[in-house]
Amino acid sequence: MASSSSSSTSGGPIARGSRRRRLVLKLSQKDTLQALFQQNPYPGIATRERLARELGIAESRVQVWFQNQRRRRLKQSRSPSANMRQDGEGAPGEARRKRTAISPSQTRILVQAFTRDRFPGIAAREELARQTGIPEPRIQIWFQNRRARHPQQSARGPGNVRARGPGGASATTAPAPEDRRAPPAVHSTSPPLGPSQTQESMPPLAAAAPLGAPTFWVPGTASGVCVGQPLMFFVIQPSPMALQPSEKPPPPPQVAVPWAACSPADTAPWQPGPGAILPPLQPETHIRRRPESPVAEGTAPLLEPQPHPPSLPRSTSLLDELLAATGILETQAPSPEPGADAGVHPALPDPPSFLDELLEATGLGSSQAPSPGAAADAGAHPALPGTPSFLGQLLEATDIAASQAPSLGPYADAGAHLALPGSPSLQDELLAVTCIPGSPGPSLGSSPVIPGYHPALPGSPSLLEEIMAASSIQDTPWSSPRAAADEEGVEAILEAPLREEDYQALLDMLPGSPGPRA
DNA sequence: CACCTAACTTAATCATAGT
DNA sequence: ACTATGATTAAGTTAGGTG
Repeated sequence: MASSSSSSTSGGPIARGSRRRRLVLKLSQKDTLQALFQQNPYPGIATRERLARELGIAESRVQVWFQNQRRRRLKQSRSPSANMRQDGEGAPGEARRKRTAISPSQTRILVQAFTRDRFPGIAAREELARQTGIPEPRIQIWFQNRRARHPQQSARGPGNVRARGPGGASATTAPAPEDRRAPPAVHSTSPPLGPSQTQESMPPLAAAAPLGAPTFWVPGTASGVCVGQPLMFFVIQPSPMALQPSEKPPPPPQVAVPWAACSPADTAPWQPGPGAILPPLQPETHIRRRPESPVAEGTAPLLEPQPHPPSLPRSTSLLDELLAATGILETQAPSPEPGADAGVHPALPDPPSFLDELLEATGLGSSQAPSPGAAADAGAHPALPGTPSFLGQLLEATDIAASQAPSLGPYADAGAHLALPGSPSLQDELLAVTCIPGSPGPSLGSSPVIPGYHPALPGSPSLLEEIMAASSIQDTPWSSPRAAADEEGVEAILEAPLREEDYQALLDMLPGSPGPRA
């Protein structure tokens, strides 16, 4: 079974798209992960997200780390007989991430992409994420499942199913050797900055953390901005107050209430022993990332012109990044083509412009958009009576995302679930949306300020501390937040790549203008 | 250059939404 | 119950960062 893959692999599927930039975990981050791993090698989504926030990395990265760690552990002790999954087993209550609902229109886009390339690289995935509004990690999973269930689908080419050879998909044509890395020159892609990295998971704001809750520093402004991938939205952060646990009844019971509402008392379900402490949390939010690189996989030129929109010479300077993040660059990019997005759509049978999709999904069109203030409220999700606010709908439909540190931050993810209107999770969505991104990420070496962690909050025990206390692991003198602080500091900015047209259209739809694009 | 390990893949399986 | 499909896991591979 498995063996098969290896050999052919060389052709590597991965080769082309280029992987996501390798994350280098800091010591303190490793310590935290390690500590938690000891307690529960099979953390559920809530724990992973929480951890992700604490560490300032994407939830998906946390998941991968646990996978690798389990493997490592296993390998080391050749005989795992003892423990494998039993331990974590009983985690009733939190386990998996909620199933992500993918709408038909989103599926369409994905399928299209799939036919073009079954092994999209990070850049392509991110691009898809932007287009669909689905978090990149979910897209990655989607492709995995798709490959497994649709061997060769499009291939009409009789004959072979070369499936796995990763190259199978596109490689066929090419000799391969070269594609292995990224395209040669054209966009330098990621190397320089961490381009693609954006945040996936958001660091929720820090408002008031309940006890153990980790606090995050909130980017300067009180208000966070959430940007939707395709659309740019500015959401006003519902002030922390809104989240106040005390009474704010966020109606949605099912919604995971941000830590604020949850009592820390609930501890993690899974756990065994020593008292786990992690409170359940989970505000889910998602953030989308920026249009980063273009890239493309050009491997399948056959199907399409596949315009690599990517060609945008994205400069790697921080400034550029920032601009890009804020959308400034993007929109006014001189480039003849807006490129990025356009690139992908070409293939779509009918250009499902995002806007169209949006409308379709939301089915609304007339509501008057709430003023910003209203938006804010929406954020607080006052109570979804059933009529989702325009903003809500939009957000939901677009799966808004908030992104954070544009430049370098490699983390983030979101637990997003998209849902079509009507779906019960609307509230969830809104909630998620309202969570503003908070913390910044790590990775910039230059800012001495703003630690990703709770640097100095004396009163709030960090997750690690809790764990340590509980498990008595104490190898790391982690008490000093200092370390972590080293680098982080980016402020959160949001980015929002959105096509001019869409943006425009959106504007049109907004309150005052009834007619969506002409 | 070797080693460690993040990132990625397949295959199997569990879980859930929709019928 | 059945089907479709998203999520998770194990096991193996690839490749980036470091010493």
